[in-house]
Amino acid sequence: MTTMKDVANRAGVSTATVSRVLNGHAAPTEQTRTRVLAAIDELGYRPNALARSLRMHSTKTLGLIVSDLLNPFFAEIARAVEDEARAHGYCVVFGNADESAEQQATYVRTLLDRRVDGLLVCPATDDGGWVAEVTESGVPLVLLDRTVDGSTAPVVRVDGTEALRELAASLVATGHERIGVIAGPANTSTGRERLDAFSAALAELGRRPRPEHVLHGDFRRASGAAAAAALMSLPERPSVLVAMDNLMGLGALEELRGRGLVVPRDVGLAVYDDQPWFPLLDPPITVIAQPTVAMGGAAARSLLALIAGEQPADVRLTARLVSRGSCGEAGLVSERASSPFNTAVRTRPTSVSEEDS
Amino acid sequence: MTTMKDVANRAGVSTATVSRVLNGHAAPTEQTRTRVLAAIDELGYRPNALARSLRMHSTKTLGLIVSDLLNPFFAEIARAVEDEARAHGYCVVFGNADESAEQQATYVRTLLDRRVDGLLVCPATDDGGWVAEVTESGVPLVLLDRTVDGSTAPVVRVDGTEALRELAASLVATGHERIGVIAGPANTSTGRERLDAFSAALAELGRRPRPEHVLHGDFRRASGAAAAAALMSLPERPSVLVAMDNLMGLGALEELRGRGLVVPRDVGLAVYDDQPWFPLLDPPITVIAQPTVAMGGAAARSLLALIAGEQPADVRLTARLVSRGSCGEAGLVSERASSPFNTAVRTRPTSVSEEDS
DNA sequence: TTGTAGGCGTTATCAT
DNA sequence: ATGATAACGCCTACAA
Repeated sequence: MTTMKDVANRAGVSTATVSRVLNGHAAPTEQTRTRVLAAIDELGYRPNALARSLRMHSTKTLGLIVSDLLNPFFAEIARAVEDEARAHGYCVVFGNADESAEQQATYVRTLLDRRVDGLLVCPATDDGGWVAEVTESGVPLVLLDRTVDGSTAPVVRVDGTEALRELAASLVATGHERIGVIAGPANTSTGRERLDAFSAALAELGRRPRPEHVLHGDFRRASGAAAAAALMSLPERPSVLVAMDNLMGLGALEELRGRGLVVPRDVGLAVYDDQPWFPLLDPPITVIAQPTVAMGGAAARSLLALIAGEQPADVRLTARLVSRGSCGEAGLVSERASSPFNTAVRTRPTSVSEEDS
Repeated sequence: MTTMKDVANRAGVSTATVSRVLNGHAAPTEQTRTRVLAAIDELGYRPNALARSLRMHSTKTLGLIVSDLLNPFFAEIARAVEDEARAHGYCVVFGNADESAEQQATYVRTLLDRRVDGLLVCPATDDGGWVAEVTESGVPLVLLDRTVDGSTAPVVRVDGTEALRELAASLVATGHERIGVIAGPANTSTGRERLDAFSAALAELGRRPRPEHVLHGDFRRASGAAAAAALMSLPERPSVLVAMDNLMGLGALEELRGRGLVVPRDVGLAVYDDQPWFPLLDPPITVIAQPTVAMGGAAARSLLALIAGEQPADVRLTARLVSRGSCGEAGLVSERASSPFNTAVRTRPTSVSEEDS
């Protein structure tokens, strides 16, 4: 590799001057400037970011740990974070915790060791053992989507209470008596909050679900299928299923399909987290949509603010019910409004060209 | 931050000794070893990976640049790469080119500057201007999914020729006369190869598609919709559409649905790239499935081999037709076999627990 | 305006 | 077995 010294020699100056030219610092004559630039060009010199970071105590890098990269919900968030970060001259390195607390802790340490300037974490579980390490290291931390025990870090999250209340009301109005819930893990804040909010909403309507109709999955596909299987094997099976995550919703759908059960005739289904393909199913799936892009953007901005020494407030976005009929409900709420909600802004135009050969 | 010097002071030894203990090097007495370890523990010392990398000329980090993180195809690949890398003690930093050549070039430079030990790239376009930079830097490079002009780097790709031939035969056998193709960009190897292979297969059967029935999209959702719209507006519209990518397939589906066209009654549809939700549609979508997990794993292994000084051969995996009836074809090929094909191996068990409160 | 020198936190080569 | 000491490649007072 060619280093700054090589450039200095080639240009007949000292490394200090090269550095100054590189960083647009004061002083260098237009003449030496061009000489240095020429040398850099001829040698194809690229500064060593490691050395620079070591010296500068800054890597211009954000660390992002998602609970599961395969979950499109997190993939979208990751993309939004990256967009925002890049716009501010930061680069993002990802870690995939795969819904595992240990793997998450490992990644936290790895990223801390690499001296990221800030850490964005979608916590896998409530366990906040790793938070202490981050605090000690002094690296700014922002929590995304889920909270964690014993942390005072800023949080960017989604409030689904109102949407779940609307869903509960809609289900009751539709005449559902037995409501099955495929909840998230009890050791995640989102897992608990969604279930609690939904249960509370039902209770207000005098319909608390039976205990055996509430199962906890792990936010992944297979657990959704297993829960659906269990629920539909009950003597008094639910008339509608509410899956608290898109992956568990997918699993539940697969299971229902496998059992030859027709939605919503045999059993209704609603899912938390919208996905582009939900409207394509027959019937289209009723969902609670979350503003993923806004979440990622807000989280990145909060972290950047923290790095800049500010004290960003928690951000609380709100989810929205998109009623599409998969619970047998009557009126479809305007579907038109749902598309822009979760659509990332694309700057480059989409091209379609005819084959000309 | 606490540094090695702090630990050395605390333990009453030199930094050299601390370093030796840390790296399990020869020499330290069991006594000093425990003293050092204790100091490390008490101080909560964590080595600075930047400094270490600067000194060691190795970051134990792989760079992965995907063309579009939002495409589940690449998300799965990314996950597989990361799994394999971690198993070998490497960490992966991602870059999202977003199907843009410039952004990709930017990321290549960024990762090179950070001195990754190896680079894995899913090229956005044929343009290989960036390859020279990588070559000069001496950083090992492996190409994934797509090839690039003027590169001699090892490539891990998928051969869809046979699957496309089977698809062509199936469509012809089903009686399709007018076959519409939503091809990928002409400036990507996969875009061209899939179209070429499919066209050739049709030609063998005496059915070359009309030029106006072949449109090029950009591997993203909106372009699939636009292409489908254009094709279905033609006076002699196709009786079946073949989308050469899952995102364009999604867009096409949305467009067809929006126009009130029923698959396969009004128009058939086949898609390149399987996704978990394709079997859930009515009818289930006929696809050409790619072994994404195997691709990611193979690519990571090739890169690791390259880093180790070996000379890995190109890897060519094969895609498979999964016929589900969305083209109006009669016999459904065994669906059973399709699931395991693209399923990532999960080591931790899936848990489903009953609500006990 | 430019050069010299010291240090960022490690590891490795010498001595001791 | 352990301790100085010199890099690794860069930035930045301080001097000139």
